[in-house]
Amino acid sequence: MEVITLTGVTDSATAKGEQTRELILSTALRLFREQGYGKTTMRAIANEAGVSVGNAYYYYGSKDHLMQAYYDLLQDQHREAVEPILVTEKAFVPRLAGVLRTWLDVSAPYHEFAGTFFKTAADPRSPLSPFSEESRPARDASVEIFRRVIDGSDLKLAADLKAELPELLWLLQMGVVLFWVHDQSEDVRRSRALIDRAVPLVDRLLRLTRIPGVRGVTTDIVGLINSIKP
Amino acid sequence: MEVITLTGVTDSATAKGEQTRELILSTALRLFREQGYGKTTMRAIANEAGVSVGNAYYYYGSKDHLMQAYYDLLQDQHREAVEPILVTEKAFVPRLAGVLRTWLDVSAPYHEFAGTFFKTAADPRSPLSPFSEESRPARDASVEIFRRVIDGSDLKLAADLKAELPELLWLLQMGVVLFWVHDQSEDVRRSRALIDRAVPLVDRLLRLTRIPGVRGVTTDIVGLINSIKP
DNA sequence: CCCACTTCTTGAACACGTTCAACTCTATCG
DNA sequence: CGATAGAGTTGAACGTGTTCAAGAAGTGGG
Repeated sequence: MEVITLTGVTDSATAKGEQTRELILSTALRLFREQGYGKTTMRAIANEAGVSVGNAYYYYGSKDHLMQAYYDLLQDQHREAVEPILVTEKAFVPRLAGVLRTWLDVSAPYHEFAGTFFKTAADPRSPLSPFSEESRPARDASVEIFRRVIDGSDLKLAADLKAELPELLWLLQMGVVLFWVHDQSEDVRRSRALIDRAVPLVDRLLRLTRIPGVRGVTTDIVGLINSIKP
Repeated sequence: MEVITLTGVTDSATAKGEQTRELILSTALRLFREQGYGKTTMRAIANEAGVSVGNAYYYYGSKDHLMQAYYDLLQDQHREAVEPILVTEKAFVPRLAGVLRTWLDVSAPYHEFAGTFFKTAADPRSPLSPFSEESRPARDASVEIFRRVIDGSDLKLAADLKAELPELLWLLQMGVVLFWVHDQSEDVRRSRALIDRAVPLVDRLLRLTRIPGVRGVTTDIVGLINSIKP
């Protein structure tokens, strides 16, 4: 028996299992979206997917792992959605603003749910923590987007700062996400306003680093950031 | 019957209740310290305190509320411990560094436990969130410390920046706490190193704001910060 | 002293995430 | 085909945070 999975890979040995795995995940995500993470029980997921509770745990070690799986999916979507901007746009400001706005767009259906995600992610012991080793691939992929934002733009910077900047922009995105999670305005208007105002400011700040008196401090900040990395 | 409570207030009407409340809290904090937050069950707390589970819930709405109570206690200790520094020290850098280091000292016994605290605090719906309305008094008290750090120092700043700075320094402290929570080095040496390097940098950055070319950006940053406040 | 009234206390019961020993199904080999 | 190992699946059972109806203890007015 051979089945084509969603990822395009065919594997007769695990085909049945993969089908169940995907069924459980998609059911979970639907319920998370429909009634929130907290109100969705593992029993409800299993029920709705037509499997047993234990079966869900056979594929996903915990409820949090289902969230992790969602997060990976979201990140893939973001990477895809951002491609046209990175290809078309040449100026730094619209490139960065576009990438950040796209994050909001992609995550929009999961706004309520995101709070719980953030909660779990903030635990330093959780594999979902953006600083954890387990989430390094996802983080690296995200940082890579910002490296491309910079490299494909008109931005001129000192080498040391340029090397650090992708991670700094990733931190900026974390900040936007933190704000967004708390944002209760209609259509998350305030988060969009934050991006619209913050990005040009970042641009101006970066251009400031070329002023001689500012240069020294910038170097020291870069040094500090390097020193606190694990 | 009249009982003198720990807060020094006497109140015959609620004396008995207050005694139980304090018994439950102190027992909970001891167990949290001894075996961590996660491994401490509400049943264990009730057992150890010699009351029923329901009784613990009569005084503290949830396990998280016990943590909240601990956090308030911690904040009081920090406020007290910081007093000598604010009275003695006059220069900005040692004032700020002292306040931040004192936070590490006060929180040291609860380092393991802090991870869980952070996790809960990160949930925007939690009353423990540092941005929530419920924790406004605690936050205000903390911001007030940084206002005093600035006011009692030799720092000269533009009025608009000076007005915003206490909250910015509070954010800096949040950053230090975030780093500290993840810090696994012995004696949290890396967190101390972070403070030692970051504080002089902050000082230099603030002095930079007097350069004409930088001034405009500073004003805009202050404006942005004001605009994102609820 | 008694009676209503509030405050305080109890422990069984509930819903949830999670575990696990037992079972069924499936593919492969002689 | 039949046997066997592995993958997949089950649902009862456990420990947890939390709730709640019931009752006990304390308080104040008549």
